[in-house]
Amino acid sequence: MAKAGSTSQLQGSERRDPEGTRRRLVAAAIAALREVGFAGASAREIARRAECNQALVFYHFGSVADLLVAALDETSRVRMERYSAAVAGVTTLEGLVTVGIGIFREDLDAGHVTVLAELIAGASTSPELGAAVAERIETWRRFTEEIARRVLDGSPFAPLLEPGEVAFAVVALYLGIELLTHLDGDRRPAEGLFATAGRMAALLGSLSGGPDLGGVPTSGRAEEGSP
Amino acid sequence: MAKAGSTSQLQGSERRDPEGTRRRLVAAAIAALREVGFAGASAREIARRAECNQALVFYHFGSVADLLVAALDETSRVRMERYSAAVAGVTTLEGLVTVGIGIFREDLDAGHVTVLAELIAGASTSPELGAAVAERIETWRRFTEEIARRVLDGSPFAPLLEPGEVAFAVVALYLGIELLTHLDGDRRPAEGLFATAGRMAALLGSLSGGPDLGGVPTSGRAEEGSP
DNA sequence: GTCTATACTTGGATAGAC
DNA sequence: GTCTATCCAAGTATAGAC
Repeated sequence: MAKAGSTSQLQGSERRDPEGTRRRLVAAAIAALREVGFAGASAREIARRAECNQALVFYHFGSVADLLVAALDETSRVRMERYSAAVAGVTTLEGLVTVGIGIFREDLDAGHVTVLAELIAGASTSPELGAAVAERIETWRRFTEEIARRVLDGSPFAPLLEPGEVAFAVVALYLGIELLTHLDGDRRPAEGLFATAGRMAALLGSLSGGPDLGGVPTSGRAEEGSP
Repeated sequence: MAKAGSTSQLQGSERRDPEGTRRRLVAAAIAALREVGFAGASAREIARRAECNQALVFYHFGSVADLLVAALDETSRVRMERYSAAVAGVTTLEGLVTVGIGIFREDLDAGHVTVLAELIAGASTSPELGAAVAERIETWRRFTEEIARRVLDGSPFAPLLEPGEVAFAVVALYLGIELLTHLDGDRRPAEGLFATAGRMAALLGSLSGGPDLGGVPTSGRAEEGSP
């Protein structure tokens, strides 16, 4: 063993690559947000998980808040890639819900959404953090809006629902489900909800192109042949 | 002015009633959770708002966490009374959404749901707090479930939707909307969503007793005259 | 680039005067 | 019951050695 008291930091002159340290800090920040929340994600706690010194947080990121934002960017980036690949080509509501269930389980297992939820709640304490988080949320809302537009297009609901509003609702619901599920560790309510959503999607999907919805005109955007 | 340094605390032997102090502390805790979030709701911050000494938090409540739970109980109690009165007698989906919009505006103005949302997020740091918060959420979910059951009863959706699941979704959505709206201070997305919900409710409500929903059998629970 | 050491601040919690 | 004073732990951030 090395000197007593130090857990796993570097001793002497054995330098490691700075990019590796940055990445480990970001990963540690994500893990800390997931496991001990915003209030517990201190520089010391994060550095301990990254197995480096606490001062490196400030050297590499300037402040804890900036590191947390970097952590949010990283999860957002990774999840955006995953989501994009998963929903590519999906245009039916039913297919979308099926994909959504899979993604949701991933998110829950890995705690991806927890990072976002914790930062949203933590943003109450600092307005600067709030602005940064709001920007990232807007990115997700727009992403969801595009999907909603695709699925809505040609459905009898098109004249009834704004894609932007649907996206807002989906993001809010997803966030809420995450919070509740993470709270008591029981994911069965969420699973049940998704199962029901699947049934409803199948039902609603069967209405598309079929009989009209209670006398509501399917005018305008309900045509096909778009790019 | 009195002695320098003290903002508004009591000097000498002028005692105030202990119940008043307790109430002021609870009110101050609620305000702190709303305005500076869980991370900012310290004993000192709360005592400052209650215009009393920081030590009284521990004298009256034992710990900060216990005071925060007491604060959650208080908002829950007040809001439960308000909600109960508001939805009394409402049985249609459309009427419910109308009432919901009014309640939602109240909640947003006064930040009632923020208290809950902050504590949910803050619960990540302490398991004991998490259990207490989970209990209160379950109360709200059950309350919502009863309303869902009433509205669902006799509607063509009764065989499709479990009241418990609907309640879970509603609570999650409400929570998510609160978080997002509180984040950037723009309540227009939420207002738009409620407006759309009102239109959808009117549409869906017109289906009740009317034509069936796309060939789905309205069997079992869709009968009236239950206990 | 990484670590040690340290200055400074804030927060939870308790003891004791009044 | 309330306040003062205080201890101790933990956090942010910086300076400087290596």
